[in-house]
Amino acid sequence: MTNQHYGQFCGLARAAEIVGQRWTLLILRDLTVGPRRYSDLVAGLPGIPTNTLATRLKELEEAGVVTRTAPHGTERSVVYALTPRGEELRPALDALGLWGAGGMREPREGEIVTTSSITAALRVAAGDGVVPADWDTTYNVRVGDVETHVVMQGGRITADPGLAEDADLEIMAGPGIRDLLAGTLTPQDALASGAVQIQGDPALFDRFAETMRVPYSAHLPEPGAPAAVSG
Amino acid sequence: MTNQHYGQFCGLARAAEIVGQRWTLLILRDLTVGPRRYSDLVAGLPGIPTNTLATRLKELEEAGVVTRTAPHGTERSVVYALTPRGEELRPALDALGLWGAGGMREPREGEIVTTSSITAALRVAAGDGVVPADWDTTYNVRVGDVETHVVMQGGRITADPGLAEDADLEIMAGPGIRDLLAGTLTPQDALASGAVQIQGDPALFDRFAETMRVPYSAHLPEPGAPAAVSG
DNA sequence: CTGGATCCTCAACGATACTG
DNA sequence: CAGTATCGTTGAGGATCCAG
Repeated sequence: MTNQHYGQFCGLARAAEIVGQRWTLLILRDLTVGPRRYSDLVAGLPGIPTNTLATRLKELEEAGVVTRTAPHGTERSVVYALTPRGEELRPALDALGLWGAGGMREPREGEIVTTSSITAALRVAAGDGVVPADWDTTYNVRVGDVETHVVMQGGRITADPGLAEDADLEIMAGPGIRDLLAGTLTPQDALASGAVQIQGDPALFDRFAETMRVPYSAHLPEPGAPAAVSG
Repeated sequence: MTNQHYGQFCGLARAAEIVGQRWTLLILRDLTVGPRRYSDLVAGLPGIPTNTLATRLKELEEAGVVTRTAPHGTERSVVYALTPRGEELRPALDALGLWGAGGMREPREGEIVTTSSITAALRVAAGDGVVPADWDTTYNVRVGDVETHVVMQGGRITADPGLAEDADLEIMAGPGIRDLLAGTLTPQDALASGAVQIQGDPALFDRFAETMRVPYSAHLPEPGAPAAVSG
């Protein structure tokens, strides 16, 4: 409850006191996808201790970043959501996520993807979210057993959890979809290698691959080769 | 040395494993200002335990974000600097710092400013760093006992630690300079109230205030008023 | 004097069990 | 469903000490 204070009158220090807490960035990521119940958050953050989640939510509420809405009437569940102040964090979360994604090659042993992580990644991959106004396409995207869908319509892209009923193209992939988003795997090679499977018009898949972009960092250290100069 | 792992193949999770460590964001902030010796970092981060700093620097080195350059020849000191991969963090650090700054009103009890925090803030305040090509002005900025300078020249703004010798305008202020950057304090009022003192052409001060911008958040919770809906 | 390493203490985190 | 309680473990905080 008593967050770390850095004792500096500095924007980054103030931000670090909130988002620098363990698990907080991932909690916020899940909430950027949409309002969530306590149990949704537990399910979407494998390994988080329940008391840590409770503490973080209280801290975020106290910081004015998150609202806690108790159920009333027929509702049954407490719902957590970002406040307007919390929404202002999106650009920072996107920038951080993009930076982190730039360093990702293969998943590490045991690493998983969650619905929120894929949805957030697809939103970031959509960039400014603007597409030609005459595009009207819905994609269902399955990565492992995670299900999301992307809609390009009215000049905008949106990504949300769950499948759409009226999808124009079904995309099924593993973590290799990351290479597609990075542009190092062409749509053709992705299909040919079996890294990605589709059901529907391949031209729509090309459009997907051209529109969604999460580049690799151009400056990754060789794994195992220390960047340090020792002497 | 063994960082927290979140077990998710997700950009934000990977980023959080690095920048989510305590003190790491502030270490990186100081390094964005320029290469630093170990003792510089200790001096610029009041309260950081020496072993924590040593551990963080090793982790950052291992992550390919920071280089450690041992002295050779006549040099006397180890120097830490951002790698190209570390430089890529700037947009994320800027976005986070801007968000945090949006929540700052008054300094809290005991909060200080450091040379790096002011320099970083001025760089963020400079936005894209572009100004009319015919501006050629050097400002010395003192906030408390912290000394920095800002140069507008060749269409660009730069901010660096220390004073310039040939400054066109001397600016002396306290933390109230924050209100000037937010635009809630006009240059005239800043001078009239004594919040800021200058030596030199007041028109140059107006230019400074118009060019440098770190806005307040429009969505701050009332201090002490919980954002929660309890029921 | 710089650049740490060591040691100890304590608060925070992690895992599990349990409750309104 | 949404947490709190308990307890073991880890990492941060603080002081001191040591090597080049």
